[in-house]
Amino acid sequence: MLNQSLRTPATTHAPIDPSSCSPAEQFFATTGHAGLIASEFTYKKEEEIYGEDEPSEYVYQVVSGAVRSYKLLSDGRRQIGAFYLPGDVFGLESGATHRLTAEAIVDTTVRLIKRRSLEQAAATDVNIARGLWSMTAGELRHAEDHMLLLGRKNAMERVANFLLEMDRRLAVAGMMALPMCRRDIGDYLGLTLETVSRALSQLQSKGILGFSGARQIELRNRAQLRNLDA
Amino acid sequence: MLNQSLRTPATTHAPIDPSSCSPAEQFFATTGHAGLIASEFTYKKEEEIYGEDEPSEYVYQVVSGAVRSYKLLSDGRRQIGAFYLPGDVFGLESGATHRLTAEAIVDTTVRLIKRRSLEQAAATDVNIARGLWSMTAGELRHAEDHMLLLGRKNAMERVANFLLEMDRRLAVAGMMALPMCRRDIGDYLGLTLETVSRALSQLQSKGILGFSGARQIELRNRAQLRNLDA
DNA sequence: CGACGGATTGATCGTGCTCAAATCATGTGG
DNA sequence: CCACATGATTTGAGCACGATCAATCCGTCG
Repeated sequence: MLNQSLRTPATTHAPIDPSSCSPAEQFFATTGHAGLIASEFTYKKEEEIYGEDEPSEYVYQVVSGAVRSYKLLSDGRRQIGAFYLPGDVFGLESGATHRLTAEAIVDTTVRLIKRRSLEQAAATDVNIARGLWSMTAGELRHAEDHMLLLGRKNAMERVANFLLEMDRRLAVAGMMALPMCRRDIGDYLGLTLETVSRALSQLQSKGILGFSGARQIELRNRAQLRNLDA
Repeated sequence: MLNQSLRTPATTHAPIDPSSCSPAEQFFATTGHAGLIASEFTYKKEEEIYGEDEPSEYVYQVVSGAVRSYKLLSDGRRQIGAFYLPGDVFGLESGATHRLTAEAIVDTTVRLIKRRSLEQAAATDVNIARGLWSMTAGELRHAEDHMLLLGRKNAMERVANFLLEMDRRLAVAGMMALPMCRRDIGDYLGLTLETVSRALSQLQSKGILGFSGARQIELRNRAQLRNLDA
């Protein structure tokens, strides 16, 4: 088990708090009990972690940093399916290959477990098997919500939804330090970066949020934001 | 165990062919070996099978007919996440409740298994547990592909993709008998019914497809259709 | 300090939506 | 069996939202 030095750039986030225990976050804890070895690894900003259709060899948990997971069309159009933040598990596949590409958005440290050893553990330990299933089900829930957003919500509703999601997942003391650029946000929300920027400016002018740097955002009126999110 | 008479309207499809065995289709076969009892039930056209946030009590397999699964916004905007056709399994949840509503599009017969008995079987039989996980993973794969469609494809690409998907899933002798109306297709593709209709007309005028009734479609040039689907 | 990438803002354009009307298909009752 | 009613589909005209193209502005890092 490697113990990496946490080089922490401005956009990187604090390591996982063991006291916050969502199903996904508890997962790697559970695997510990099952005698599974988790090692750590660090990816540079913009580095690919795995590619679409590559064999799935590992399951990952973000320790610090942030990851984007996306699909590309042949002409370069990109749809980001999910962002993974400290504590999140990603790269778990039931089939043999990854179906999206994963990249580090900023310098990112992950804990990782061999997929093979997980499969073996699941074959004997029903709790592990249940954990794998519910983790995939959690990703499906997110995808189902996101289909509604992409298919039926307008630009402001999408951006409001994004802000509330990020607030929930990475707010510290009422502030968010977004690790991703406007283009990433656009590619997550099915919008252009300009439309994202305009929506954010509009929210600022209404006093619903405040900036201290383009990626440091403070939500000043979550209730109003929830109204804007259909 | 109810044994319903199959009243088969024009838009309904033939019952499941036991020789075609996708993972999902094999599933109910597998559960048979595990001593699980599957009963049958028939829903009328437009009838709700389960609602969003209702407790998940059963898992379903379409025997004949067709089902739409969707989410609604408060103002009535609807996003259909998936259509389920003969052989397809739906309503499987890892959590306690359904996250989408399911409705019969036409008169539909389903086979069903108590969720509780499935959970019990999964607790002892690793193969069952594996089956549950891979079924949810299959739904996730579809949702990931659909997010790319909803977020980044234009109207013609979406419609071309839809036609190829339906062709693959329900074509008989080169013909498709679509069970759903244009509004359903629109709500699946994140478009209006008018835009769907215009795209289909355009494909007809190019000779890529032929109609015999608005819902009876013959694909005349699948290669060209694949080109149109980004 | 200068250079570079990221973000904002503006002007214009175009795809798909909205509103509306006509046409077609389906099923029902006389 | 036909006439009609009803809902589904098609088609048209105009509009609006978000995309595109372009020009600053800003922040960060060498």
